[in-house]
Amino acid sequence: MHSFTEENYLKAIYKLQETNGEVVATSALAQVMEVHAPSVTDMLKRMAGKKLVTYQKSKGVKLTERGRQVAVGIIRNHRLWEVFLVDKLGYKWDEVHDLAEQLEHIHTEDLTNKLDKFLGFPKADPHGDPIPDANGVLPKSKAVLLSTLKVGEEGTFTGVTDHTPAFLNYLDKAGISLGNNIKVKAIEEFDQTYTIQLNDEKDTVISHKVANSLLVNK
Amino acid sequence: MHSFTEENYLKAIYKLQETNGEVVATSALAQVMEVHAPSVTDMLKRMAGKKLVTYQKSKGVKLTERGRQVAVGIIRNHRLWEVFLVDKLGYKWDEVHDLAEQLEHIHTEDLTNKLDKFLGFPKADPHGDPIPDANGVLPKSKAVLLSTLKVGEEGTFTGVTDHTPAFLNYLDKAGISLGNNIKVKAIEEFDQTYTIQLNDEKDTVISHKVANSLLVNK
DNA sequence: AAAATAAATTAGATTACCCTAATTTTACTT
DNA sequence: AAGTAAAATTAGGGTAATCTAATTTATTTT
Repeated sequence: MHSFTEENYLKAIYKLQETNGEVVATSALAQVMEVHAPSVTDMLKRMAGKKLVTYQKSKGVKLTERGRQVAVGIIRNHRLWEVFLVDKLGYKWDEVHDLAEQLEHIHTEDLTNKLDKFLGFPKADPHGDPIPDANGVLPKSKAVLLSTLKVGEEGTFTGVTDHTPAFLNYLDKAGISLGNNIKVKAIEEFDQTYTIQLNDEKDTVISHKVANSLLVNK
Repeated sequence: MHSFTEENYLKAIYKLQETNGEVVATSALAQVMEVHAPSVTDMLKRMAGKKLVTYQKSKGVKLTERGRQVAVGIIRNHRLWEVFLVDKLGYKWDEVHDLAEQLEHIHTEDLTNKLDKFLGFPKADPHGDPIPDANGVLPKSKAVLLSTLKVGEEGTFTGVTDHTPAFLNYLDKAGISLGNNIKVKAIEEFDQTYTIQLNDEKDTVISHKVANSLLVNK
């Protein structure tokens, strides 16, 4: 139906809209898509022709409702495939992104729903990112960054904002896993290093950079 | 690594070599690929440049060893995904071809092997077609067409030569499934209609066309 | 508000894959 | 062996997605 490229643009626009506001700039898209600006302008014209986005010369893009539907469908598919790769095939959470990036483009409504059922209707992917339901509804998360907690507060580790293998690997090594209870024991004033307690057991020291990439539910 | 298109050409050439002999004609490929002859000539030149095929102007194509490896790898992947779709997701055997046709192009050695393991190292896909092993070795089948059996002979139904949904559906309706024992009770001389017995139970009458599309192991 | 900087667009090419029409090569008949 | 039919190739184009270089539009600074 849509080309892989189109679908990747839709996904990129969707994500940029989520994080940076309603209107997405050509340059932002170019960076995310790893292409040069004129390629983006070109593509946006084609996609506007297909009513996937509304595009005004030099004014940025927005997804149309149809564009949003497609984007969310792909994100749903991506996250379901990630669950498959980890839960069924035994991949580690830092290895699945690139494969899911390809599998996400193989989607008929039927396949996605059958996969969803097979996986037991998971609510989140292996990184804790929520999986949109069959109607394209993405549950609003009330998770906050660990770095916003004060000493003495605690929460359940439910997601990451940094998805790089390097970071995920670090968490593995540090023994920090999704579902862990994290309690802030101390915050070093000088450099905002956090001392946290995992599952009421051992204390661990993490940098501010790390605390700023962990999502917790209070 | 290789484009979907290239992979589809490789697969088509491989299959044509299997059934029609070592050298494949441009026109045959054009028909299978559903493109016009000049497109094939064009593509073959590019593929020859990449050492996937050996191509001599107006003399047809052959796969190189590398080309054969890639082709068999894709067939392996295709058939494994078909098993996944039927065994795990609950698709019927007449529904999986087109989806597998897309999934087959998502293949890293690692993914394919993990999938293989997850599925329990199946020997054949849902239509009975053998699955090449990780080294690209395809077990030689000794199955024969049911239409070559004489009255009184029998065998196990292990595969089809017609993979169309229409035919597969017909078999479902007629209650003929892979693994069934089929015994030839009678062959009508006039039109070669076969009367067969399934699993030593009920007798069924099938046309010569059908008998000619069923593979059995004597 | 004018000048300077940054962002976006147009212009003109390139590559992979496909097309139609015209031509050449191969194969088949007589 | 010549003539015809069939198969394959060349020639010339088209579209999607990309690029670089040049130009225009928008934003920021003075």
